[in-house]
Amino acid sequence: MYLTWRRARHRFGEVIRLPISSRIEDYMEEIFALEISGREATVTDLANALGVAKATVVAAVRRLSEASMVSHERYGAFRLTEKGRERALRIHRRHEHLTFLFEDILGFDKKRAQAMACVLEHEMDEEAEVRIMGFTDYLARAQKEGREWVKDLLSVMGDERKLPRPLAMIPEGEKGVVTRVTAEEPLRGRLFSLGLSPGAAILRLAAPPGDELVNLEADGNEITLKMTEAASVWICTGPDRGPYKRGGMEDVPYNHSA
Amino acid sequence: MYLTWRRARHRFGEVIRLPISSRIEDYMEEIFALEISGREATVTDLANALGVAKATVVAAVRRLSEASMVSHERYGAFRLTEKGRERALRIHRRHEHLTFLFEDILGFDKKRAQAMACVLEHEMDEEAEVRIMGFTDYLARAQKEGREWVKDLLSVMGDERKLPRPLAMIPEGEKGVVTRVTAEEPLRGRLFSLGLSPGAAILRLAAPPGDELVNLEADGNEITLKMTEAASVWICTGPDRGPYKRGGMEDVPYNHSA
DNA sequence: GGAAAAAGTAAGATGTATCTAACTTGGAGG
DNA sequence: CCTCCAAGTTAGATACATCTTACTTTTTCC
Ligand SMILES: [Mn+2]
Ligand SMILES: [Mn+2]
Ligand SMILES: [Mn+2]
Ligand SMILES: [Mn+2]
Repeated sequence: MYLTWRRARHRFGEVIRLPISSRIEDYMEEIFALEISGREATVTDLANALGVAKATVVAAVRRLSEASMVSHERYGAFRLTEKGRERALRIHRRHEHLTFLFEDILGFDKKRAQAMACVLEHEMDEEAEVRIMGFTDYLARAQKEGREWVKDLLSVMGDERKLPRPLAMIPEGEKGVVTRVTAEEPLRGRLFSLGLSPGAAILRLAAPPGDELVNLEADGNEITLKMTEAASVWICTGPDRGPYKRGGMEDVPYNHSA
Repeated sequence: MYLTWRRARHRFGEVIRLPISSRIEDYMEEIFALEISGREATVTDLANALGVAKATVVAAVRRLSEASMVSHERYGAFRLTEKGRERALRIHRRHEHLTFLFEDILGFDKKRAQAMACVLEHEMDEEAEVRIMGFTDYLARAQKEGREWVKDLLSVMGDERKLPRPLAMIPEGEKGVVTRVTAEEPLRGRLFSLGLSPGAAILRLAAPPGDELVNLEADGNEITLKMTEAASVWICTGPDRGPYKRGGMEDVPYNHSA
């Protein structure tokens, strides 16, 4: 059991590097959420909140305790240290405000909003948080004031829409419309000046021999691109793709709530 | 070595559940990106792209191969199967378009945009993707057309801003302003009608005995809340918090690029 | 005050993702 | 044709997050 080994090293005063993974941050976040609502954070609470076995919580909290994020005496409740509370506050705040953005403003369903918030919260620094917060507040305010553009913005989100494929995947002879060019800047400008910008109608032509090039007609002009270039041009084809299929999210690794 | 065991079971025809984790999806995404730019996906390519050892790629691809997502004969290049290519397309498309949104539209720096896109891409279903796409396109278009509201929206994102704390963390005697109420609906309405809505000025008063309640003054009226309720009211205090500190993102578990 | 229930902890195991070090294979050049 | 090197693979190990089962401590309540 590796925890035994870890604890042994710990006891002998060895300094152990203790990275706090995003999953472990979820435990901190939950302890924080319990603390600020006036409840004590117990093993059972965390196990229920995070959907794991109690033994798993014990292991997680031991890590947090060794990292001086949580203080814990045997059979007692957990308390965040000052350092741990600071960090947990950041995570919790990001979670709450991202959820607010995704669910209350942008209209994602609750489960999706939670899932998205719960991964994004670990990938933001303070600057990103400040930016998202400004964005969210601006939208919220515009919505409350009944601005037309917010209504439009939110209503187009609900529209059905075909999803594009990279130009390289379009078969010869097929027509389509450019919906996005995701290339970095020097190339992006070049593609735009060739007529490959959102809205342009294209027709893929027979490929020249060699497998490295793509021929196509863009708004009437015949052009040739390298495959690497074509990879960043996204094309919607066919008017006949029915309503979008629901689904996806297969095999999400964790089933957590925090 | 667990791979030996897994392969053994596989050979004997046992059906093994093969969940594809978000990390494994990153490998698929990278194979896809190589394929559409006309290159072959090799062990070395993937190892470089994902920042892992070659042996790690071999293990990952074995999983993909057993899940029928990738075909691979020894010492040859990888090719996505039809099923694998469908899935990889979805991931790659989400990655590209989220990056476009975060970096090109919303102005996050490249690294942050990549990190955020690379976790979010695994938490979206097709509906979420369609919604984000509509949102992104609308913003892109409004920006190209020079709409004032987009300029304002993007400029407030760059503003400095104090970050709030839950009401429960505000010390007695401190004043502040409500910036958000993240409660669910029945409670949210009640809090709003008590005067606790964004913009309200509050002053925390001495707590009543018992540790379960919070006293405060909101726009002049004295009110009492349960701690659980107070947890969802976010308060900004003090005019004296300097420019926000940069930082965060400590201990991110993976260092991937895909 | 003691028995039963609930809460917490420990041990041992599994599955995933990763590494390094050694080994094998295929192909390019002489 | 052979050699050698780059590319690919295997073996064996570590770290983390998780589980189940069994044990210990605390709490509850008659
Ligand atoms: Mn999370
Ligand atoms: Mn969370
Ligand atoms: Mn990813
Ligand atoms: Mn990605």
